[in-house]
Parts: sequence; C-alpha cells; structure tokens
Amino acid sequence: MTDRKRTAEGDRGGAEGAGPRAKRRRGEELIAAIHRAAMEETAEHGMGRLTMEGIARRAGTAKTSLYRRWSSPEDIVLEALYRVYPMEEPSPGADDLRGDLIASLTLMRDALMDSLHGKVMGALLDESTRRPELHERLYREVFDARGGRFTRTVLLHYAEHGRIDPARLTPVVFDIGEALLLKYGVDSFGIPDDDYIAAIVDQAILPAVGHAPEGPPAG
Amino acid sequence: MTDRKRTAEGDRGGAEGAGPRAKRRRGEELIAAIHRAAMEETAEHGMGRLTMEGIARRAGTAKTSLYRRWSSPEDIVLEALYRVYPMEEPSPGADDLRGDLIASLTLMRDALMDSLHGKVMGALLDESTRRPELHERLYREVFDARGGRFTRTVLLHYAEHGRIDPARLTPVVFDIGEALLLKYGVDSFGIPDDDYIAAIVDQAILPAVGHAPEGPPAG
DNA sequence: ACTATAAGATACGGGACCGTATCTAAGGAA
DNA sequence: TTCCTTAGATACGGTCCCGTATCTTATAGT
Repeated sequence: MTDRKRTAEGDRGGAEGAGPRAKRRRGEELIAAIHRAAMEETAEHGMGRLTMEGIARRAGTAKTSLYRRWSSPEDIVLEALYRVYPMEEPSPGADDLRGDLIASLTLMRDALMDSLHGKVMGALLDESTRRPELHERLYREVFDARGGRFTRTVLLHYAEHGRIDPARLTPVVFDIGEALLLKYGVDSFGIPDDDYIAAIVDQAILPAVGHAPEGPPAG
Repeated sequence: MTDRKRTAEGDRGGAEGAGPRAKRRRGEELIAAIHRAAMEETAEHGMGRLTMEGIARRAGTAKTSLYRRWSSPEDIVLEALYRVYPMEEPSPGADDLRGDLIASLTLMRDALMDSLHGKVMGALLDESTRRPELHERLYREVFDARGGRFTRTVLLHYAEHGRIDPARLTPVVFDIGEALLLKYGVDSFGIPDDDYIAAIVDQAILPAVGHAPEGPPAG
C-alpha cells in the first residue's frame, strides 16, 4: 500500500547516481548483468560480505528479480563463474614440450588470473575451506568439469609419446606449474608475465621430468 | 537504566550454555582467551563474517571489554596470529640437503597448516587480496618478521657451502616447496603427510637444484 | 492491439552488528 | 579493609541485510 497511485512522479525509476536507466533488460541480458555484478561484488568484498542487496544494487535491478531465479548470493557467483570460465584444453603437439608447457600455463594464467576471475576464484577457494559442500561443488562444477588440469594434460601427452619417463609423472610433478602460479598470485598479487612462466617451466618443471637444460639457466 | 537494581538475580552472569562462568579473568589470561576466540571465529566463519559480537560471545566476555583494547575484529586476529605464530628458523647442517629440506617443509607444515592456523592464514590471505594495507601488514608483521622463508634458508645455506650451483637458485626455485604445500592445502584441504613432503623434495626441489636422484624415483 | 510474462519499485517485520554509554562488581594493591 | 582499576552486563539508536508480499509497468509473443 502506502502510496500506490503515484503513476508518474517525475523520475524514471530507481538509482540515480549510476546510469540513466536505459531500457528494461530481460532474459540473458539481465542474467549476464547480474552474473557480472555478482563477480564484481565478490571481488570487491569477498564471499563473506556478498549480499543479495549488494548484487541487486550493482546490477541496477531489484532484489525481487534475483530471488526470482536464485536463492542465495553464492548460487549466483557459482553460476557466473561456471558460465564465464573459458578453459580451452591445452592441445599439445609432440615435439615442443617446453613450448607446450608454456602455452598451457599461459592459458591457465589468462583464464584464471585476470584480475576479476582471479579474485573471485580466490574468494571461493577461501570460502570452500570452511564449507566442504562448496569445495565439492566448486571442483566438480567448475574445475573438473572444464578440464582443469593444465600441465598435466601436456605431460601425459608427452609421456604417451615416449618423450618423458612415465615414472617421473607423479602427483607432485603434475602440480608444480599450477602451484607456482598459485603462489605467485597469493603473495604478489598481480599477474605473472611471460618470463615468469618460462622460468617456471625451465627451472622447475623440466628438471623434474628429467629434461634439465643443464646449459643456460636464466637468472 | 531499565533494571539496574538487580544485585543477585540467581544466575551468575552471562552465557549459560557453555561454561559455569568460573572466575573473572583479567590481563594476559583474558587476552589469550580473546585471541583464541578470534582465531576460532575466523577459522569458522572467515574474515568477512568476523565480528566483535561473535568474538565476545565465544570468548565469554563482553563487547565492552574488546573495545577497551582493540577497535576492530581484524586487529584482534592479526595480533593473535602474530603472538601464536611459532616459526623457528630452520637450522641446516651442511651435509644432508635432502634431510634439511624435508625438515624445513615439515616445520612449515606444522607451523602453518594445523587446522586452526591454516584456516586463519587462509582467511587472512584471501582478505588481503582485496586490501593492500592488510597484505602489507600481514607480510611485514607476521611473515617477514618471523623468518618466513623456509626452503630458501636451507638452499642458500648449501649454496654458500658450495654444494649447490648458485645459478640454480632463482625466485622460482625458492618457491617450489612452499608452493606445493600451499596448493596441497588449497585443493585437498587437510595436512600433507611426511611422504608427501619427501616427494616434494625428491621429485621437485632436488631436480631443480641439479641434485636429481636419477636412481630411485618413488611412484 | 491485446495479453501473458517477467522486471522493477517499494514496504515490511525481523535479525545481527555497530559503537557507545552507563552501571555493577570482582580482583589486586595499598 | 579500603580503594582503584578493569571486567562484565545491559541497553540504546542506527545501519544493513534478510526474505516476502504487493503493486505497477515494460516488453515479447500472438
């Protein structure tokens, strides 16, 4: 009730500050805007402060419209991450191990570590530390569902072609590249450049699989 | 005001459920209880939901007592983490590189990855992703202030004694062990066992510094 | 143009925290 | 014992978010 008969009060609707309230969005367009808003909110405030009202505000829509489709902020982010996640499989050849490893880590960097995705992923990983179901969901719906294992794919490929001793391919070795990228992201937030990725390959992965480039170790 | 003159109402004070409200704590004893409560709250709910009221509740004290000493929940956790952080320096000998590396990673595991500390650290690292000042503070007041660099210390030591080619010791190589422990913690939460640490050393670090154990690579 | 559908605006009552003020009372020190 | 410091209990007014209900209206489909 309260003041129903207001028909035209002068302004065109909701939030003034941000945008001039263009048209009314629906369907995919609206959903995409909400997904983006959810990711931005997560990146800015973290999972713990992620809120339906915050997402609605940022997306320039009404809370009602969110509850129509989702029942928690978390559902929105997960869906958003899932949809946006690029994640092509690395497709290695068979005669440039170094190049293919670099390519796979570059792929990972670009997919997972741009500023927005990286922060969202970090926030989700942290939250999933406390919530096993979320952890499960994250790995099942997002990581595993999309290939996920970057250097692993390359290394297995080369092993199958007899260029790597299969005995070298342990879980630890599969993780070296991803682990170093992860650590880079954690302690110097920001994005590792191509040289750093090359260094990971030359100085950590290749030695571990027995392709130590004894000659020229770059500083 | 409201009902001031209640002198003895029967119960002995605050929260019923948990403890029989023993004595009144003060000074260090109280502070320690609050520190612990703050860490537990962080581990359970994350930085984003860390709250003065929550800490007070868990510590069995009054909000007032918190504000007397700190002005935000974050201040409490940081102080708590700083005080509790064990962090002995690894003290390598000079003729058991493998053993000393394992020891340094074991030290790190035990210091940083027990369930409570690990979760608090994770939560703080995540939060610091969004707040550069916190990141700065965390690394300055906690990590660097306490030595922090585990395998690095060992590797440098052996390089000084001529047992490792110094050209091999790049930032990437210094990070391998810590990175793999970090990744372990992130994707299979839980604590890596001794075998896993040995695998990190044998399969990743030693090869990277040119001590590849060609002979017996464990599966 | 007409109609069903979905978006948007608004208003609740309810709950959790905030940060502060105020008062009681316990524990130590003199 | 007496006194002083400090812990503890409680109550605010304020803000933010929850989840739902209600009503209006833009838009797509026919």
